[in-house]
Amino acid sequence: MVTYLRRMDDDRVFKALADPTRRFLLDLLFARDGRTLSELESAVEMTRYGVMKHLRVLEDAGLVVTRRSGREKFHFLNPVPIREVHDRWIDKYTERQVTALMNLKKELESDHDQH
Amino acid sequence: MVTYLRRMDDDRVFKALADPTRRFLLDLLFARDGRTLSELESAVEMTRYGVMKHLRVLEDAGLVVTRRSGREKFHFLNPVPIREVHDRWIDKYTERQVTALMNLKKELESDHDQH
DNA sequence: AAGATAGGTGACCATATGGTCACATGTCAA
DNA sequence: TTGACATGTGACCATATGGTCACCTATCTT
Repeated sequence: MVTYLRRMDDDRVFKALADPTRRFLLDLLFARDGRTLSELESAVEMTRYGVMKHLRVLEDAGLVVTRRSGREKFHFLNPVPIREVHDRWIDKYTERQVTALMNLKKELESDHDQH
Repeated sequence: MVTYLRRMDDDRVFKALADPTRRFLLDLLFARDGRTLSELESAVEMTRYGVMKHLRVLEDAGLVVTRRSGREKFHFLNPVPIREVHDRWIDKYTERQVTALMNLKKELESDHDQH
């Protein structure tokens, strides 16, 4: 349907990052890796089930990887997807920042048309 | 409620980037600035109203700025919010040991390449 | 003035999303 | 082996989101 959606992985990563709770969970794991679900649950005002769903989304996006040991499941941060999205999507917007901004200011200030 | 949501602007930017159509619109504006709604509409398989809603979201997030001239409205890309999100959020995840991690990932995924 | 063009608004609908609960499985510790 | 602990599943609900439509205003052209 949407032919311009070429990278489903990108979409999963962007959608995973769209929720503030999930970004906060990533922040927690960034501060310290290898936390269990229970530990993460205690850091958020939300039931265990909500946290589970969020962790599932993060895991599907590849942003979090897990390791099971006994009855516990440890969660680790995986920055690779963010890095990849950054490299092939965000970089191009930030690299020409200065030039684009200067052009934009010129556009807004003068009534010069671009055509 | 969510005390860890300190930056509403971040949230708006992330949510704006979460939709593939909106990312495509940004790509269009990245390729060439100053397009009208009608021009953007013709590039997407969607009615004008859907495009309007998406542009509104992008504008609220600060990712797109507009200039009205007569009956036309021109849309310009503003990379500053992406730059800010990148600087204060993505950088910390990517700068750490990403290179080593990516190498490790490649080693794990294709150990036949190694020895 | 009349018609075409560009854009805007509010209602509306289907689906996606965030979150909870009852219940269930597997694991550790005494 | 009993009970507490850690995690998992499916149903369920309220709201957010993506998208369309009828209708509307403003501007340009002839």
